[in-house]
Amino acid sequence: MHVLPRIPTLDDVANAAGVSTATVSRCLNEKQKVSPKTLTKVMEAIESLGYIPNFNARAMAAKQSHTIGAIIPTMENAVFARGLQAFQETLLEQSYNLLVSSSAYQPKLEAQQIRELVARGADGLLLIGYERDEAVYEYLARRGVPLVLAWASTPDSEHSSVGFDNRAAMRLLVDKVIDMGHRQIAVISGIIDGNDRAAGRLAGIKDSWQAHGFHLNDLPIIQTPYEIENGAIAFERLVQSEVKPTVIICGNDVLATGVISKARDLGFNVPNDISVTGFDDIELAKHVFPALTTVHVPHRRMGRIAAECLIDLIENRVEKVSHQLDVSIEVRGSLRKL
Amino acid sequence: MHVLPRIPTLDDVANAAGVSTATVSRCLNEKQKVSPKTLTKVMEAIESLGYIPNFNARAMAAKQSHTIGAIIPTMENAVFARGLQAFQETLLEQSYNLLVSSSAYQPKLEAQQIRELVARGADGLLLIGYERDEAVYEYLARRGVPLVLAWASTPDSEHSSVGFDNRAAMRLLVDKVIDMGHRQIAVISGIIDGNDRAAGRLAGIKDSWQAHGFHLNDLPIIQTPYEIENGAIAFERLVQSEVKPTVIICGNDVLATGVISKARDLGFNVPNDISVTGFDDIELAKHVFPALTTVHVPHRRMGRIAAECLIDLIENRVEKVSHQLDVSIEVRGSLRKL
DNA sequence: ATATAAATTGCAAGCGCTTACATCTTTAAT
DNA sequence: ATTAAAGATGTAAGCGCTTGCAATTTATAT
Repeated sequence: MHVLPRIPTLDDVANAAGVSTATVSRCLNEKQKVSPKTLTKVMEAIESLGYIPNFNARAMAAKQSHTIGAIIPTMENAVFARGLQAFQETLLEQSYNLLVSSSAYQPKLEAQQIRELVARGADGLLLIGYERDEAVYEYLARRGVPLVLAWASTPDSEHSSVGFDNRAAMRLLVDKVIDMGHRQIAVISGIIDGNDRAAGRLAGIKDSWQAHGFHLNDLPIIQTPYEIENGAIAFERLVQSEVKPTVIICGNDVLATGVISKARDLGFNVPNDISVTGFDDIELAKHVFPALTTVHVPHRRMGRIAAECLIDLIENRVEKVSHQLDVSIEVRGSLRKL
Repeated sequence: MHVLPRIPTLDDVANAAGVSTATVSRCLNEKQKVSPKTLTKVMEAIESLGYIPNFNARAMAAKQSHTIGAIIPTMENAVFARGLQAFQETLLEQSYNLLVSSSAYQPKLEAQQIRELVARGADGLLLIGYERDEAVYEYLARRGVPLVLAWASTPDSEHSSVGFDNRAAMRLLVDKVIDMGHRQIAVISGIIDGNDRAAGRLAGIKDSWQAHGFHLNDLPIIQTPYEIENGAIAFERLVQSEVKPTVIICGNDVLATGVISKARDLGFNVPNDISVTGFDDIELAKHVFPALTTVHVPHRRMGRIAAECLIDLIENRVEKVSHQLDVSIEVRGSLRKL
């Protein structure tokens, strides 16, 4: 049974130090406006009382929270973890705090969490991808909340973004695959509905396929949520078709991991019997066997730059930013020349 | 350049609906205290103005935030993701919100984040493990913030916990390993300093080892942070020693994955040349090759129960809870009989 | 109809902090 | 020594909401 104990407030500190609350507040926020001796006095009082500023009161009075919200589609795989980590580190350097929620790839949930974060007074928002209801953007604009979209790039978009071109990147990879002699390609894509990154990647595959003179009818495609197990299941279905693919292009490394695992279970040798590629270059990609050929995305750089841009936006140093990062193709053991 | 737009407040709603702010507040929080017709009127006003309550103001006035904080050691691997997901889902069902931070396995950072969450008005806290500075516990007690410790169990502890006995579980696993004929065991543990789960697991290994009449001097142990790459590096060092281990016991599945990967690179056949075991049973464990023998932890159940307990604590339905969950040994391909 | 209890609503005092503005000190310049 | 400028501090008005209490309206019983 916890009772409500008396928690020290700014007033208590002011009394203890023999100054006004305004002065204590200044000691906390604008040290340079306070004489050294008062500062010391106040800091001692704070220390001895164990005072910690009430965040809510602060945000309310100052009308800004020094907090940034991020909503990612999932915490369950490593795709966003690394970038988000860098994002947070950069924010912290500039003494901004980060609040993270995950939307489980559900647009409705994301919209709700956006409102939630705004209600909490987030000074800015990091969102993944650009595809969402226009009403959401309008709402954010009306409230004057700056945002940057990451993990995708929208050069022509009206919103700030820091990311890369999923479509072009995937096209590059498939070009390479075809160059290496593959003619029977099968695709395991993430669910593209409501996911512009997945859609872009799939489009990139089609781009390359058609550019090389092949027909979309000859390109088997399965869409499935980004989970290892789903990659395994999809693979099993694909290899049952009459035309055997020589390579499986996966929408990300997680699906590809499932494919490699199931392929081995079914007696396939990767890459001799069949090649596999992924996307994202998560840490695991190097450690599965055979190591995954994939698209390397500079996650940490993206996170850092996104943070810098968002802060610039919040502090009115810029009006809009668009940062397009380069990705690279990592060719590893899971892809072989035919 | 974002300007500050006029955001509708409770006052605006009250005016629009022709009632007092108190009534609007009641419509939001205690519908049953308001007549149906007023309710409708107010809800319409809210709708048409697009009003969203200011969270900070609410928390400040009500002196409770309906928000729960969780601090996990890392978001970078899947160990906590699943449990946390269940934790959050359960909270949401009872309309509590979750705030998550990650402490990067650094006690100082954790302490800071605890203060941060408390300053934000968290009604309760979920922390991982029990080992931390006594001052932290005192602070929390002084502020009257309920907490539950998870992923570890402390039956004798003065704090509420929901978890399992890392030591006993690991001992069980090693008993099995020894039963299967292994006599040359090497250990790759997580860093035990400041990590009671890692320490417990290591202790469990030693327990079993000694109980079987072996000497600790004959038990090579490497401590390293929980990352795939570190598992690989540690393995490389271990197999250079003169006494070749027949099995590598890893502190978790992530390390074990690194070991399996490096073992293959070095030309070892797992499990014929050497066996490997993990801990946690993350999704990946089934999909590496060979599949990992590991300790299965009921992550989702743990998360759900932790949420329920924490809410009970917050709402004063109980004073203290201790929930010990059962784990099981999953024997898979990475461990072979000698 | 009248008295009384019950259900609604409004009033107004905070919650703990920031900040424009006023006041009082100090420092520097003449 | 005199005065203006600069620096330090205090005063007090909010920020947007909740809630105890009082006032009012409505329902129930006599």
